[in-house]
Amino acid sequence: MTSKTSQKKPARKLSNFLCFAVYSANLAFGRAYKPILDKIGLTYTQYIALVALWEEDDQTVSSLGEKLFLESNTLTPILKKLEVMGFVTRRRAAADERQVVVSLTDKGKQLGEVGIGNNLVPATRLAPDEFATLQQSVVALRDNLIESTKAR
Amino acid sequence: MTSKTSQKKPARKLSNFLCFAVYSANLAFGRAYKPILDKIGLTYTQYIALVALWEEDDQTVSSLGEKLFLESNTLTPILKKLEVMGFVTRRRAAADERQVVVSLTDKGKQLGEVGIGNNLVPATRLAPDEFATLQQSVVALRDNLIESTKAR
DNA sequence: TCCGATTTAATCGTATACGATATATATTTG
DNA sequence: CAAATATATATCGTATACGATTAAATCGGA
Repeated sequence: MTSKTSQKKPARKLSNFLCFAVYSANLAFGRAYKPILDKIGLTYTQYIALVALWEEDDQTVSSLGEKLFLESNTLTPILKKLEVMGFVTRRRAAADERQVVVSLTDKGKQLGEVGIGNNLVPATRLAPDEFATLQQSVVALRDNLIESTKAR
Repeated sequence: MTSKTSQKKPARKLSNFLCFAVYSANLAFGRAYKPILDKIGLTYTQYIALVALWEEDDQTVSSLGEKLFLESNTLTPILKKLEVMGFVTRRRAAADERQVVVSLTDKGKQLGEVGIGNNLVPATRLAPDEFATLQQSVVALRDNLIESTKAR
């Protein structure tokens, strides 16, 4: 093989990967939320699903999936667990029996109202304006990625 | 503050959650990388582990774990798969038989040099300076979360 | 109207994450 | 030096993610 003067490739350092920054930040969020969510017996994804329902009740699985960027293969087991825990109900829609409507129970609503509130936010140690700016940037990144992935 | 007489709590909208932005951006990255990594038969985490090894070869499991924010319970199965695929070797360190040193094979090194290079980066559609700024912000967020979780 | 195509959830298999635990080796201590 | 302790990795059980497939319901066009 041709050996050039410098065989070394430009260092693809992990620390320069945006994808790794996001990946590891997501792990860090999961670990930060864990002790808080453990107290109410929810996993992170279960909690996210409830947040979506607190924002809008009585959603179909696919509607929830669009908001959470998940599909039924991931959502169905999670929603079944939330049902067993008594936070939601799942019933086929009368108008279209293919759809399953997920609704909050009183217990589920209560959890959203009084359960955890504001103390369920790990310390990001960011100033409010930094927080908002970063939030928007990450959302824009996500949407760019989805768009460019779709466009293939 | 436009507090109405209604008893509705301040909407905890999913779209305002930084954690959800990061979570969904991470999913989006995974989906953007998938078609690229499928071509070389690697999963996302396997690829990340190789990046860490291309940056520094012959690392112990715990050294890799510190860089990837993972522990042996997650890393060991991944490294075993990379070993089966012929990209790395795993051997006990002579000086300390508790440690396992992970090293790139020629095949693993080659993959880092010629395999994928620059085309293994999904389109974030961010300008270089935006990219760098966001990268640093997300890393700072991650480190803040880790620090504040540790200080529980 | 009828039947194939489409849509919606669910199921299955594989691959992470991760807490708890197990095991082997190394280090510290009495 | 031997026993207790600590460390490094591996194993196990549970919970996501997700591609592929399945099953049931609905839609649509000849």
